[in-house]
Amino acid sequence: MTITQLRYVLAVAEHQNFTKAAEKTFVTQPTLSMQIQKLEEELDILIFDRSKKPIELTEVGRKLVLQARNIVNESERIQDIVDQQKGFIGGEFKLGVIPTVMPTLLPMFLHNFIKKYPKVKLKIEELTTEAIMERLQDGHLDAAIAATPLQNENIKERVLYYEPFVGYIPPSHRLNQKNKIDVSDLDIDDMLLLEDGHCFRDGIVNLCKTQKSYDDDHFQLESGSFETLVKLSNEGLGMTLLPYLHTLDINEKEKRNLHHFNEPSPAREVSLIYHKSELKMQIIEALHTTIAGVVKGAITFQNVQIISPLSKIKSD
Amino acid sequence: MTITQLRYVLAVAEHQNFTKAAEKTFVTQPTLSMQIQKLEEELDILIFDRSKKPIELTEVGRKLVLQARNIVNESERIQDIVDQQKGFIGGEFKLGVIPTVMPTLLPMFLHNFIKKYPKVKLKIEELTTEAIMERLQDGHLDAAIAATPLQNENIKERVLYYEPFVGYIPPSHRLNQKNKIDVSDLDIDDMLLLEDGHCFRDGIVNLCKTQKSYDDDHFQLESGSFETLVKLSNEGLGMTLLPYLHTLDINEKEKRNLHHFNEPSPAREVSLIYHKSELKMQIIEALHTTIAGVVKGAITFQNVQIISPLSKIKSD
DNA sequence: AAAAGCTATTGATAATATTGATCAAATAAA
DNA sequence: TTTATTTGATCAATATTATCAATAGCTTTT
Repeated sequence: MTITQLRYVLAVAEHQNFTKAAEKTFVTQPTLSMQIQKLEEELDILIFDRSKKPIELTEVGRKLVLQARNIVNESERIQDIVDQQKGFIGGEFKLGVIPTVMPTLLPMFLHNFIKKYPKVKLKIEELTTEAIMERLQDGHLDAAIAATPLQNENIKERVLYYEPFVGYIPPSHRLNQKNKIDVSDLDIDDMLLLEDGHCFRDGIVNLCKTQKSYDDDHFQLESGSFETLVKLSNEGLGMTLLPYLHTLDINEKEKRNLHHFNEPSPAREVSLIYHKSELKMQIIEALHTTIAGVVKGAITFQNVQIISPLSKIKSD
Repeated sequence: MTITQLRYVLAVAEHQNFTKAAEKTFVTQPTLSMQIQKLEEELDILIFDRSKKPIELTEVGRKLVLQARNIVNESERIQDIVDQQKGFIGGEFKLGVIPTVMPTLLPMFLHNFIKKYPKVKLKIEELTTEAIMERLQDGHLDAAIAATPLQNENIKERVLYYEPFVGYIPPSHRLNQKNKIDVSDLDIDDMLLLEDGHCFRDGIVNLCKTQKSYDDDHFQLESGSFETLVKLSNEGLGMTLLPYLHTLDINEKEKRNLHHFNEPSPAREVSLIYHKSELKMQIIEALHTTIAGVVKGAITFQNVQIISPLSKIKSD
C-alpha cells in the first residue's frame, strides 16, 4: 500500500469517475485503474462498486476513504515540518472568504501579504460559509475568513476583529431623527436585507429576533449587494444595516445617513478558520498576523455584543 | 515519499544503526540507506546525523519521526478496517502482563482465548508497568494487563476486575487473633513486601501511607515472588498481603492464615490497557470479553476501595 | 443502430527498489 | 603503530513497478 494509491482512491471517491480523477491526479486513467485494482487485490476487498453509474463506494470503501483522507493529511504534514524547519513560508494556499467580507477586507491586507510572503501562491475564492465548511473538512480549502462562532468541532477559529453593525437610515425613515440608534429600535419589517444564503443576513435576523417574534414568511425586499441595499434605502424603501468596514467606502453625502448603535454595539466576529488538523499552520499564522495588524488601525471598537451568524438552515 | 520509507526511518531511529534496522525490516542495508537518502533528498533535509556514533537524529529528524510514527500507525489501521469488514480476528498480537498478574490470570483465560480465536498469534511478555507504558506508546505492544488507574493520556483503560488484597498472617503475628482485619491494623514495619519495581508493592505502600507517615529509608525484607513471601511469613518474619487470585493457589494449611479485610476491602483495579490510537481494537475487544467472562466466576466482590498503583518514581 | 462515455486490458517503456559485492572511514583490539 | 572490525555509502546488475498510448469491452444515450 502506498500513499499514492490512497490519493488515487480519494480522487475517484470524490469525482465518482476514473477518468476525471485521473486528470485531477495528473496520470492517465489506466494508471489509476491499475493502482486501485492493485490496492483492492492487496487488501482483498472491493473499494468501489463499478456496477453502479456513477461509480459508488462499497461499505468498506467508505470507511477506507475516511482513513485514507487521514493518512494523506498526516503525510502532507511531513512537508509542513520540513518547511517549518527551514523557515520557509510558501506553496499553494487556498483561502475562502465570505461575500460580505471579501470586497472590504481583501484590498486591506492582500498587498501587504503578498509583498511579505512572495512565495505563497494564494488562491482566494468567494464562498458561502456553508461551502467553506464543506471544503475545509474535505481538504479543498486550507483556511477561510468567515463570521464566527460556528461551533463545528472539526474547525478551529482565530478571531481577526469585531466589526460593528452600522445603521443606514435615509432621511425619510422614522429613525432618522435619532443620532445613535438602539437594537430595540430595529424592526425586521422595514429592514432591507441581503438575499438568502448570506450569513450577514442571518446575523441581522438573529439580532431582530431578540426584539420581537419573527415571522419567516412575510415579504421582504432583498438584494445581493450592500450597494444595492443603500440605493434601495435611498429610495425610501426602508433602512438597512451595514458592516462597519463597508461604511468607509460610501460617498460623503450618504455617510450622513449612517447611524451608529449605542454601546454595546451589535457586531459580528470575523475569524480566520481552519481545519483542526492544523496543516500549513505557518501560513495561517502569517495570514493572521498580517490581517490582524492591518485591521487594528481601521477597527477600534471595544464594547460590542457579538451576534451569531448561525441560522438553523443555512448561512452565508 | 512512501510509507515504506517512513518505516525504514522509524527502524533506523529506533535501533540507531542501519544494519540492525535493515535486518528488522527484512531488507539489506544498502536498500535502507538508499531509501532514506532518497527521502532526505526529496525533502532536502538531513534526517540522521551520521557523524555521531551511534547515529543520531537531527532536530528535524526527531519531529519527522514523531509524524512518521503517526502515519505508519494510521496506515496500519487500513488493515484493521478490512479485517473488521471481513469479521476476521487474527494476526500477531503482542500482550504485556505485569508479574503479579501473570501466573494467576493467564492460565484462567489463555486456553479459552486461543480456542475461540485460533487465528490470533498471541505473544505474551511479562513486563513491569513502566516497560509496558513505554512499549504501548512506541508500538511494540498492542495491549497489556496492568493495575490501574494510570493517568496517562495516551493510554486507554478497560477494567477487567477488582482484586481485593488479602492478609497472610502467620500464627505468631499480633493480628492473628482477629478474624477480619482493617486497613488501620496495618503497619508497614512488619510487612513483607515484593522487591522494588512491582506495582503491587507500590500499592501496598500507598495503602499504608494513608495510615501513618512512611519513612522510605528504613529496612524491609523484600522478595520477588509471593511464594517466597509466604514462606518468610511462616518463619515469623512478619505478615504480608496477597492479591486475591493468588490465595486460591496456596495449600490448605496455609489457607488458615488468610485474613480478609473488613469492607470496603482494599483492592487493586486490573485493566486491559492499550494505546489511544485503538489499533487492533477487534482483538482487544475479544480479549476483554474473554477475560472478563472467565474472571466473573472467580471474583465477586462489590464493596472495595481502589488503591492506586502509582508511585512517584516507578511501578511494577 | 450508431454514438458516446466509461473502465479494463494490453504491451512497451521508463522509473525505481532491491540486492550482492565492494569501498572508505571510523573504531576497537593487538 | 598495525590489524581487525564495524558501519554506512556506492556501484553495477537485476527484478519489480508505475506509467503511458492504444484499444477492447461494456453500458447508456441518442
